[in-house]
Amino acid sequence: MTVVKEILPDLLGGVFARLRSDLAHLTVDGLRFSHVRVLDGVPAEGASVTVLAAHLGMTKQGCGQFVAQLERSGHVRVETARGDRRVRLVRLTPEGERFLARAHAAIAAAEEEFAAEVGPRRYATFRRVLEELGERP
Amino acid sequence: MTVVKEILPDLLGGVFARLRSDLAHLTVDGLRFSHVRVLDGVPAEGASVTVLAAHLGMTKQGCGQFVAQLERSGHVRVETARGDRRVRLVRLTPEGERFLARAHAAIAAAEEEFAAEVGPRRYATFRRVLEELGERP
DNA sequence: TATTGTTATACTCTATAACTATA
DNA sequence: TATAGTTATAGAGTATAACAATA
Repeated sequence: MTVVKEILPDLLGGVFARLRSDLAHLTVDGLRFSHVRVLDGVPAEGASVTVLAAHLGMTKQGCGQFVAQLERSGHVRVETARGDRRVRLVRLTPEGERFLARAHAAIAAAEEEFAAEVGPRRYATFRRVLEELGERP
Repeated sequence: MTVVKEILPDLLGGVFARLRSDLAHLTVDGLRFSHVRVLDGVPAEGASVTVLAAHLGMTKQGCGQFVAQLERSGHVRVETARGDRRVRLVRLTPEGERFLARAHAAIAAAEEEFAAEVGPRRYATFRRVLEELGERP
């Protein structure tokens, strides 16, 4: 399996796949890689599904699906907002915070490995360019 | 829509999304972004579905699906190999080569824009790091 | 028996449309 | 009426399993 990789989309995909496999070990409790992103978007004060969805750049339908899964797995607590009974306020549970902390640590560890591999200076440039290219659109 | 992006997977996803939208205009004839990768993996001498799949890092079932679509759209020509009638040899048609050339040009244009945005030196480092990180796993 | 490529099936992720219940 | 969140549905992409044809 020689896998094509000269082309930019494949290069990005390659690093993403590597990161994904580096983080595979924390995919427990029915939580997958994609749940980290949603959990990471939940602010301490809580947020409605609609606001959370907009913040994450996904539809409220999709977001609601993740929230339902995360509620079932106990990583998020959902309650009806006082004042507006349509709104369901989403907050992290202690379990959710622990999971998120583990995820952040795993990502940080992967990034340290990356930095060691290509050199800290070059990795810093890499990461800054990544940020800058993402800001534009 | 404020979109979270501090975290590495999101940064990679952000650039990927940007590239995807930059390349959206060449998604014609029923061909999508993902087909470029498959077309790009087809060597001039042709390749069997199984070999192509391994080369691309996908299953032969998934690869066969793309090949069927690309054959229907006229971007790939498939013929039974002489000598082994199990093997279906996949080759680019002139139309496939034209499409691929357009895709490569579009990617190159996007990369030039990226380089202009963050500086050619920094972009070169970015790209090299991307390659090096992808080589390892 | 082994291999090529197929069909059948399922799961993740994303998206749109239509609905409900509140406001 | 408008908004929050739901259910229903579909399509892209990927994976495994079982199969037919050929070797």
